[in-house]
Amino acid sequence: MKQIEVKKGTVIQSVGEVDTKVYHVKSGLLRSYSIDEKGKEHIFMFAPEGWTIGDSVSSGEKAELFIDTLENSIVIEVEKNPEKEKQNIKPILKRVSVLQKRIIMLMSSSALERYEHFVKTYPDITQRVSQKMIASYLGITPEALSKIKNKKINNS
Amino acid sequence: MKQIEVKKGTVIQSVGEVDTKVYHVKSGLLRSYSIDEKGKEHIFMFAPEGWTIGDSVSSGEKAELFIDTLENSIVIEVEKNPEKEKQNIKPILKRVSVLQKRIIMLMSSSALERYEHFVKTYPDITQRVSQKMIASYLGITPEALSKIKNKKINNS
DNA sequence: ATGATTTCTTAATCTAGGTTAACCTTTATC
DNA sequence: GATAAAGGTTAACCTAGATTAAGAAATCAT
Repeated sequence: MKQIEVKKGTVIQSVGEVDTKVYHVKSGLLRSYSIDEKGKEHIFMFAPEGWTIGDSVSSGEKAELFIDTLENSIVIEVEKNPEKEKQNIKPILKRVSVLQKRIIMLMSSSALERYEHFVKTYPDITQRVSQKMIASYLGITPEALSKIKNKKINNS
Repeated sequence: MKQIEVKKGTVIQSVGEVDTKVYHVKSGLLRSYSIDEKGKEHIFMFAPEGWTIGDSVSSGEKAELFIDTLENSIVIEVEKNPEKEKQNIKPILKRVSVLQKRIIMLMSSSALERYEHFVKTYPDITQRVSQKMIASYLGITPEALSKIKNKKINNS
C-alpha cells in the first residue's frame, strides 16, 4: 500500500503483466482499456477521485487490461487480497450490477441511447475526457459520436 | 431456502418484482434476460445444473431481469444475503471477471468471433439450447447467426 | 510564439448485421 | 396421427455505424 504520483498519460499496468494490485484514486482520473488485434482501444472503465480501478483477474494472473492516467493523478496501490475484499463486499456487488446494466445496454440500445445514458450517469467524466474517450467507452468511433451529437441537436 | 420443481418455459422472476432471491440449479437449465422497448429478448446468462442465477440488484430492489426455465428443472430458492455472500466471495469475483470479458468482447469482436468463443466456452449449453437463444445471448438475430454459421462452413 | 501533434467535424463510401418475408423442418398438442 | 406452433434457413433489401480522407480547431512542446 503505497502512494504514487503519476503524470498524465502514464501507463501503470499493461496486458500480460502479473497482476497483484488495484489502484485507489486520490486525485486525478484513470482508465482501464483493452487493445484489439486491429490496434483499436476499448475503454472498459473510468475512475475519478474516490474510485478504485483494477483488472478483475485473480491476483497473480496475467492482466487483461491496460490502466493509465488521463490526468495527473495521485494513486494508492493496494495489494489484491480476497480476504480483505470480504470486509467490504458491497462495492463488488454494486460493480456486478453496473456491469450487468452495461451488457444489457450494449446488446439492446443504440449508440445515441448509450451516449445519453453515459452523460446522465457520469456528467463529471463527460466534462473531463475527450469525445474520443467517450466514443471508445460507448463502443463506437469518434466520427460516429460526432454524427450522433449533431443529429441530436437538430432533432431537439 | 426451498426446493421447487419447475416445468420448462415457466417464468420464475419478472422485471419490476421485488427481488430477494437467487436460484441455485440442481437440474435443468435456466436463463436470465431483458426485454427491450421493441419487445426483443436479450439473454444475459444461462445457468445449467450446479450454477446459481439471479439478478444483481440488491435484495429488496426491483428486478431488472426475467428468469425462466429452458428445460424442466429443479431449483433451490436462496434468500439474498450479503453476509452469507461474504463466506463465498470467490464465485462473485469470478463473475466480475466473466462480465469484464463479455463487455470487451461485445465492444471489440465480430458476431462470428463471439459465436466461436461461446461454442468453445460453453459447449454443453451450445448443444442444449436453440439457435435463437444463442443468437440472443450473442446480441444478434437468429437470421444473422444462421448466415454466419453458413459462411464459416464454406470458408473452412 | 511557432510549429507539431492531437482532437473534432464533415462527407463520401462501404459493410456487418437488421428487417421482412417466404418456405421448410422439427416439435408440441389434442 | 393431424394440425398447429416453434425453430431454422435463405434471400432481397435496408440502415447504423465503420472506414477513409481531408480540413479546421485546439493543445502541446520547444
